[in-house]
Amino acid sequence: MSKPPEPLPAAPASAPARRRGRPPKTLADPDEGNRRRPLIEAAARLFRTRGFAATSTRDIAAAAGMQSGSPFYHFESKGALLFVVVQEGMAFATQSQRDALARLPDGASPREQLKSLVRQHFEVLHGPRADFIPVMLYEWRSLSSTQREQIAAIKDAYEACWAPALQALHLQGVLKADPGTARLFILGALNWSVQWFNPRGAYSLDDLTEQALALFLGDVA
Amino acid sequence: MSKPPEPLPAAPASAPARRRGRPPKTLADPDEGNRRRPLIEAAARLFRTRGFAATSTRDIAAAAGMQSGSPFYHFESKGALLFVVVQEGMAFATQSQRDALARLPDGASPREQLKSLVRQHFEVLHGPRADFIPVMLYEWRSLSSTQREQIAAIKDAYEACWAPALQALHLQGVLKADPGTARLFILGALNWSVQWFNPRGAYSLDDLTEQALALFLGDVA
DNA sequence: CCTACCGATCGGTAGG
DNA sequence: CCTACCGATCGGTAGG
Repeated sequence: MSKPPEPLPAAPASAPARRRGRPPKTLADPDEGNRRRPLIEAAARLFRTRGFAATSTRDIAAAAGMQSGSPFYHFESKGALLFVVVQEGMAFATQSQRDALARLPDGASPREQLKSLVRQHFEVLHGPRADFIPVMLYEWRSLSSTQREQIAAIKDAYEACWAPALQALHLQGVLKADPGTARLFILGALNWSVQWFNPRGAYSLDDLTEQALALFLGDVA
Repeated sequence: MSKPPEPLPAAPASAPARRRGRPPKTLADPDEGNRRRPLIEAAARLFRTRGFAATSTRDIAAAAGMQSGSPFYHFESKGALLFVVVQEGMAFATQSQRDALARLPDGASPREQLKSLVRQHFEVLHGPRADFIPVMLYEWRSLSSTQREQIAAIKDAYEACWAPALQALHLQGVLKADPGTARLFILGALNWSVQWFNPRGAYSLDDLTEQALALFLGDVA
């Protein structure tokens, strides 16, 4: 799974010689990104499957084809790596949500809005970037308080996008529960699918979406 | 911290792991339980708040007023302590469910059955024994495969008790979703409340139950 | 149940 | 980014 470390005999003359000390912090470094990338991907996968505390930085390094000390050239600490994973997860989720809402026709009904939100949320949880958001969901307590505050702001904005549709459905009389509590229950029901959903099982994400709508809105498929 | 525990020999759930020292005085030593008890309570609380991997056996010992090596007089390993916590959690949940169903009047409607199940599940999640079941929910992956099998059997039985009510509601046309999927979503919605419910907040567990029923059955409070 | 300890492993760093 | 290493901490044990 992990490739043997590349000898790399010639010095990368074009790359800025980043001696020691401070690893780059910005995501937008075109050169560094190439080596940061496998570390982030490996960390996301391992944090998701084993949990943050049970994953060693050596595990991550090995999975990225590096030696044990190398992650600390790119990241200040193990916690910084967690933060980047969670940050990327939220960035992806937010973008996915924006796209989903933009794809909706102009006069889309609240029901169609909710369906679209549910479907894209399942995509975030179980799609190709599925290692990232579940890390946030299940490793929240492993973030420092400073990190938590930053992520909470993004997360609140993400969840706030559900309010209009739920409010409208409540006013229509379709959704009987208080919209705020309904949102918590609905997101919980979806998030929990991380524990049991099998992508190779009988149900597709479209099926799951239909079932969820049927449960929450008394809808028929 | 290290990797999740590899398969451990099945924990001797109720008997102390006494390798040396005094022989057991009696089979059901009432004194023995007194010293195991604070360890189990401390472990449940710490495993819940910090997670299994991030909790050291020294933390547990200190919280129970003991020295660092003492937990291993009572339990074979850290993993055995986790198993006991999860086991006690499931025993409590199962008993709570039995009681709730027994309290129902003879001709209770499926809706009343579901309401009772939801209410007792909230009690298990947020009541006085709330440190135990959430440990199972969120530390499932820290159990060895042997431990998981044993707990899974109990958990499956617990969840199976929801089927009759959901099936009946589906046949009534009140519950439109497939009963099996509905159960997964419903339990997920409830379980996720561990992440956000504040017992000192504005909502009581009765309020939460009403809201949940309203969401799932289109019920009005 | 405590004291004293062990080997393993951890996050992280110095220097190149 | 690797090599070589450090101090801290971990789960667990011997012996009383």
